[in-house]
Amino acid sequence: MASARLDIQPIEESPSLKSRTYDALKAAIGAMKIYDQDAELRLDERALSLQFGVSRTPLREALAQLEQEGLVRIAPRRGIYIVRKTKAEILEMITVWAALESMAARLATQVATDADISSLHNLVDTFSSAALGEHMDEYSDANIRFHAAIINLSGCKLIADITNGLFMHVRAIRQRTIFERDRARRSIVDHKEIVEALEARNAERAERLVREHTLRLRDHVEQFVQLD
Amino acid sequence: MASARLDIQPIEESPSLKSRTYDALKAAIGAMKIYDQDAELRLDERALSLQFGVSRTPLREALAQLEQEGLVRIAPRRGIYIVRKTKAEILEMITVWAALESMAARLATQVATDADISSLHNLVDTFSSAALGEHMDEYSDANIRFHAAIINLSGCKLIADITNGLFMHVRAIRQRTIFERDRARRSIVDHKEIVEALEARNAERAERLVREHTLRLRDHVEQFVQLD
DNA sequence: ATCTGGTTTCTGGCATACCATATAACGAAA
DNA sequence: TTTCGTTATATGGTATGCCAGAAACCAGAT
Repeated sequence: MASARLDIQPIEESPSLKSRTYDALKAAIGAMKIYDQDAELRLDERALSLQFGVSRTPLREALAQLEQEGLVRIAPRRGIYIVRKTKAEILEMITVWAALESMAARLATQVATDADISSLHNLVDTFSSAALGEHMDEYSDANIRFHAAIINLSGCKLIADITNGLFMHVRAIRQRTIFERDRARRSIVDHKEIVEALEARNAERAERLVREHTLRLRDHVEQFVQLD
Repeated sequence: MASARLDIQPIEESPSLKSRTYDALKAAIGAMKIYDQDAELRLDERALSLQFGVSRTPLREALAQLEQEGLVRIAPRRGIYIVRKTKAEILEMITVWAALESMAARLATQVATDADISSLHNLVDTFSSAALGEHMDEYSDANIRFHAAIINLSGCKLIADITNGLFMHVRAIRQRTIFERDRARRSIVDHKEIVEALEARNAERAERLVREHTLRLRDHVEQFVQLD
């Protein structure tokens, strides 16, 4: 609506080339099937700087950040490589995830509003009825959103940040995860129980359910996913 | 001892200026009392590059990494500043710490050897007898080593990495933490109970004790530490 | 054909110069 | 003295060029 006064918005300062390059690279790596046999893991600074239309300096700073984040490895005068996580590392990530999300569930029982908790039903019920065998992708997305929602309910920004970082890596092996029908069905039951525990404000139970749920995923990956 | 053959050692490649600058900067920031009133939080690229005897390029890459790690904030054409964490952020860090270390305790009950767990006694008993009032610094160090030891016992490298990163920030406010005698005494009792639970391979109890122990620290900081 | 030493090329590390903008310093007008 | 427009300076952002080491290539010797 119009106003008699100037409605001033703060000028959003345009992100630097460095940060934009960083985002673009991260997205590109995220979209890549790095665990495919024929995946090209080698990156070339000069080629990338041409493709992005940016000089090597901001590109290198972006790469340095990605290296610290563990997405690439920079070998001096050897090359820059996208890192493939080992299975052990993936398992550790899922373990950390379990620790953080279970703490998030605990926090959620203390700080989330009833309305917020109720909104979780939308994410669970959608797929209780859906034909599971055919919508594994959608199920997978809803699954992720459910877990992200719990983390948000905790109100702990740091937990959200860390798990987001982990997700980047874990997502890459999602395509390799065998989502059998039984696992998906079990998962939905778990989710329902988690919501119930949250609604009952039962911190211990919510924490335990979330932890066990995620640790089951870890065991499943350990047993059935082959990476190398 | 001498040998008839050349005993060749692999040449360790010298760390890049970037990584050395990174380490030096991180150490310098860590050693700084950044929460003091008169702390100089502003950094100057050119001045630093002179002090380190390095050009701006590797220095900037080091700074970019520190920025992503949350230690500094780079404001384009404004300056580079060491960040002071807010109290809320510190509390979140301690919460995450609690989540991770309690998971570490759980893992430790599953994977640590009896000998490893027994070695924790050294870290606990040292200070049961010590005069608490006078050796707060030593107590604090032993305290930290105890918690680090539990995390190591879990065998989870990722938990160790993340908590190390958190420690960097939390350490800065340690000097502001009031370690009353009673808290220290209580802490030692907690530690003993934790070791007992680990020895009994009681995952649930070990996890709970560690979590509650660390969350008590969080509540203590929330109540008694003033940052701004 | 294979091995060996040299040479060329490729690639990341680093230094430097320049740019754009935020901030400070300044000075003239009110 | 205060205000406001101008100029100067400071500071991070970016581009570019050179360097050193690693890998690939090549030619001559065996």
